[in-house]
Amino acid sequence: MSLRHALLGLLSEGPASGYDLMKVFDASLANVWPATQSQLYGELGRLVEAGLIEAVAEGPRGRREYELTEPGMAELRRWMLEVEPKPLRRSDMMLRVFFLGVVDPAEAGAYLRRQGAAAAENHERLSRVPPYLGSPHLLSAHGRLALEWGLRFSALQHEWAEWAAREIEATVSGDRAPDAEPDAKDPSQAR
Amino acid sequence: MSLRHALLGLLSEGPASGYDLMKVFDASLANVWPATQSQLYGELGRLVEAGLIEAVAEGPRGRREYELTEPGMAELRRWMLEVEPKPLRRSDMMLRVFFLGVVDPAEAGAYLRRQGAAAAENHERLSRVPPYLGSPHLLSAHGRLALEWGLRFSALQHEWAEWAAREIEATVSGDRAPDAEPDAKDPSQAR
DNA sequence: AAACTCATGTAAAGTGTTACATGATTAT
DNA sequence: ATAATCATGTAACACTTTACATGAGTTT
Repeated sequence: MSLRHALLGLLSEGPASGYDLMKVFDASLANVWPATQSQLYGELGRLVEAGLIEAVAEGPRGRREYELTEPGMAELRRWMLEVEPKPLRRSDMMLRVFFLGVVDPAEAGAYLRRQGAAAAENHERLSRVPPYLGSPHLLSAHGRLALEWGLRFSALQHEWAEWAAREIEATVSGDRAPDAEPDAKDPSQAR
Repeated sequence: MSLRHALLGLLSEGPASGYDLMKVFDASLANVWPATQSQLYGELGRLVEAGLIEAVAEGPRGRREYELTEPGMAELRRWMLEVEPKPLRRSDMMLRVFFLGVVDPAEAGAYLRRQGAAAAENHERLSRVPPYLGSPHLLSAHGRLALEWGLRFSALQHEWAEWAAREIEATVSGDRAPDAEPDAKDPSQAR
């Protein structure tokens, strides 16, 4: 039910239409919680039924603006503070890592380096996002924190993939079994 | 369709029953691709229909052991090398970060520190996993790489959460706007 | 005998993705 | 006029989660 709360969160900054929300979604939240147009309009309907938002204006072409209601704001706060986020971690990419043994080591290494390069590109892309997207809205203020997370995460992915590729190459060259201990530069043991 | 390939991958190490697979799942893959029992048995049926696996033995109480077929192995390889993994990134926890402005700063800080503590615990838990779980199977050999990823990731989450909490506390104390530049220890700009 | 583990399955509800469909208004 | 953008919706399918159901063998 997180899409629901994502919408409540966006509406907490002010009234907006489904169309508006979709744009904001793509520009910011999509990085941590992708959603499609179908899903969004459907959920808006359900939120109205539940009394958590209200249509407050009609615009040009069937446009409807919604606003957060009191119960909607209460629900948003409750979700923020009382519902513990579940660490959903589903990664297509990491799943493949478990099965790297079914392809030959050269291909496995290539796979890892390809993922590393993709992470580096992602890091590049994020580093071009300006720190303040506009006026000091809630979204941009705290979005900064999320952006920093994205930067750290993509850097991690890049470094890990390069490390893993080296591990595999070391194994195949046969001159040593890869260390159970990660290498010296490895930050994972910090703290 | 990744559950399908997760099962093919597990069966590439040798025959197993649904029950066996479930246990291995929980012990390893669940960290990157959780699945339930219902899902697993359902998918096994579909894999048999598709000819990617075969039942090769019947055991005590309705137990059926499955084995990977040739086409199954081919499909697994194809998926590994030709299907680009999509970076699915859905985080309940990061979604909340965008809306930290709707609760008061003290609560926001507490939230972040709580998440940081959870990450630290997770790091602890992972660091107790022995590097080689058993004989040098494919899973344990490459699972090592996945484990290292988990260690780095949990360390990152911990550090980020602490950093973010400090940022929020700095904002509320009002003596400075939080830097657009992350602090000196921040590793996200490395490389 | 009771409790536990092994072992498989079904059903319903919720959530997410893809594709299609439609029409109004604005800009070129 | 044509194209682009605004704006909403439906339908079908795929996937995930939760709960329930059942029975065979094993251990205490």
